Amino acid sequence: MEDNSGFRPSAGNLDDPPNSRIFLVVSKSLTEDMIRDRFAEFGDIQDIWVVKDRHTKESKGIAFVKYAKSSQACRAMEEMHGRCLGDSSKPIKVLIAQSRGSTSHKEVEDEDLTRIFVMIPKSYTEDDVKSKFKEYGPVEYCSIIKNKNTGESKGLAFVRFERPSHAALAIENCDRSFKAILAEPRNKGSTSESLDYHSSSRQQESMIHEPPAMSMYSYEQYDYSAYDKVGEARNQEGVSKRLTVVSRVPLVQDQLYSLLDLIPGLEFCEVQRDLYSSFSGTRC
DNA sequence: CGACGGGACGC
DNA sequence: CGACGGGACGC
Repeated sequence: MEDNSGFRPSAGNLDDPPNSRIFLVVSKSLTEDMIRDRFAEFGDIQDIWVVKDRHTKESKGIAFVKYAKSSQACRAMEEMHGRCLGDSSKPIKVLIAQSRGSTSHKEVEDEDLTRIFVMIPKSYTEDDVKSKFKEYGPVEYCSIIKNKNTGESKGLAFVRFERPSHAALAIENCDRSFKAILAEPRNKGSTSESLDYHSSSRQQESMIHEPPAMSMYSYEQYDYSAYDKVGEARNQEGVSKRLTVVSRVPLVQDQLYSLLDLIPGLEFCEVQRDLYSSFSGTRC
């Protein structure tokens, strides 16, 4: 007895299983065949759809690729995000697509894709949990939910992986008795989204001195190895989520985005002028 | 008789 | 800054 939330039957598998579809931002000249050539190696592609202008039939530079499994979609994202495809020197973006019914086009963040929620025997320690799940990929941490008073396990645990594809592999392949699912983000449902981005102290901001102008676009060496560091970054709860960039060249908003919008989870950028140095600052 | 199904994090 | 077609048949 499923109502499919108003989806038409033929659209029903686009979000099944969850997070098995990727959203691409690519060059307008990239064809469906070129996409298939580069993305088939990550898994069973069920559908490729290059979005085109209804009238001119020109590609809008965005596309969707549906895989059979979430782990395949996640690995395609991890391997292909930031690469240059086709004739364009502009790096492509690869994100997990929002489900079709979603009104928000806010990006799905790695944070939401790397933590799983499992049921475990009450006798398990955190190390026991880790030893069960590390076969799917490096485990950042495990935490068991315990009775606050007695300290006894409630038989529930969170496991945080470093990469979305590893969390997906765990969900797909671990023993069914674990009943593994993706964990809901802890701050789910809070309407006050933009927390204290503005109150973080000035000293916590990292300062990046202007790199050579071209280095921002030397993406050939960008291999998504940021995944190797997300763990330690996330463990510092007090860390600022703001990045300040200093540029000798005056930048306008659009230019700022084109330089920085590859950053996963980027929420906003704004330009600040520094009256004393005539540098332009950037707050993300 | 005899063991299924359940499930959320100290702000 | 970049988000949703084509085709279809069980109740």
